[in-house]
Amino acid sequence: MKLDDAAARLEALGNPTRLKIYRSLVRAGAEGMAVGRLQAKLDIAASTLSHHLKSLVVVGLVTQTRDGTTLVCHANYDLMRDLLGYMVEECCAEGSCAPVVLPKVA
Amino acid sequence: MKLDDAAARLEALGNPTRLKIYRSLVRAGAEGMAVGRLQAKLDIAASTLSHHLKSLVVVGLVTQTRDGTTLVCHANYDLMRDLLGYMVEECCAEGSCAPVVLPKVA
DNA sequence: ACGGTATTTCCAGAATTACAGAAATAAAGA
DNA sequence: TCTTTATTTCTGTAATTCTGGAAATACCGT
Repeated sequence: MKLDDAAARLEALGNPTRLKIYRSLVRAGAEGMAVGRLQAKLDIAASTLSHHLKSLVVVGLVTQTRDGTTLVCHANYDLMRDLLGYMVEECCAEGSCAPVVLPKVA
Repeated sequence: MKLDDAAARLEALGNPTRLKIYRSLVRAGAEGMAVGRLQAKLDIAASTLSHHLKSLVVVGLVTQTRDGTTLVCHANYDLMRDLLGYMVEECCAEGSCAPVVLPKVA
């Protein structure tokens, strides 16, 4: 992962509302969560939610699948793992801190 | 770590210039790096660097120690570890992804 | 105290972001 | 096709961020 991509993803997560959105999606697991449910759960304007979701989708942290009229959002675990891996690599680039083990995807 | 704190820290890292600054400091290891050397290395205006550094210091990711007229900056490894730990916890809150091992500080 | 180096603060302009109401679009069912 | 539900796009406003030049401050050596 390139530095600029990592920065863009960190920035996307670096907003309380978006971090809450992302957290909700992570906790929703593989089945994901519909935009409408997210809106009800987080109690923010639909347009605001849509913008934030777009930010997360653009950087790849969230994917969406349509199920009829509802759009289901999913956290992209693999990309999150990559991002954490990047941070760890940066952090440990010169043995400056203890090694961190990120598991392979099962 | 609270969600708002995590978001603030992610936001601080979520800018290419600041991520470069942070990476440089991480790679500088325990001895850190002076503001002036950072400026020469990254080739940005002193005032701009100072602003970005302040953002990193405010959220705790960077600490500074004075050595005469020069200010030496250090990456706060412990806090970074905590931040990564927070992300991992969020990510794995409901067993939604494989466990990630973050080492204890030696 | 003075001079020099290191760094920050002040200031301002350009660009971006956050937010939400209103209108537009997408999809499904009657 | 018409209606309803779900979601996005459009639009505008207020606030924030990024940037760097100029001036101010901090510290050291003499």
